[in-house]
Amino acid sequence: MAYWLYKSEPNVWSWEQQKAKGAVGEEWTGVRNYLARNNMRAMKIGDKGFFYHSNEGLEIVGIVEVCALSHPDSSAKGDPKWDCVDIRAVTDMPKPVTLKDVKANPKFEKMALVTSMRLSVQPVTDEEYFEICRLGGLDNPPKSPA
DNA sequence: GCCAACGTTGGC
DNA sequence: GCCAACGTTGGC
Repeated sequence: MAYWLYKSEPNVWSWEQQKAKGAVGEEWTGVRNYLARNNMRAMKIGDKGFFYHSNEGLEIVGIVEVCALSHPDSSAKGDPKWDCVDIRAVTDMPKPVTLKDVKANPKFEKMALVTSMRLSVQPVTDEEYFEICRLGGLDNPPKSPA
């Protein structure tokens, strides 16, 4: 099982826009960082992840899942270095979990959101995933495939 | 708008 | 292959 976290600036691509794409989902284009790309290459269909608003909001606002495996990033103009997955919205976070909440909780001190602040696609551990879902008011969090 | 963190680039 | 310069990200 693997869980992830995707950062997006809401004035560029917001959770509302992501939800509007429905089950079709959308390519997570524009990642130009090797670590983040490698994370996407490691993803499997159905892997769940958090959708985080950076710059404005600074909170985890929903849960998405991978609906297409890593493929060439269509925004990379044929540059084979850059790949991305497609993701679709699964559910809102009933109570968005803020960066402040995460930083204030010792359970999350090792979380990439705290330690690797600038990484735009991050791994999330099972423990972190379920704890954040709990704080966010999600009683039955969707799980990644085993 | 500022600035710290950090990844990338390029000269040597 | 090292490392300084530079650009970008993102919290504040």
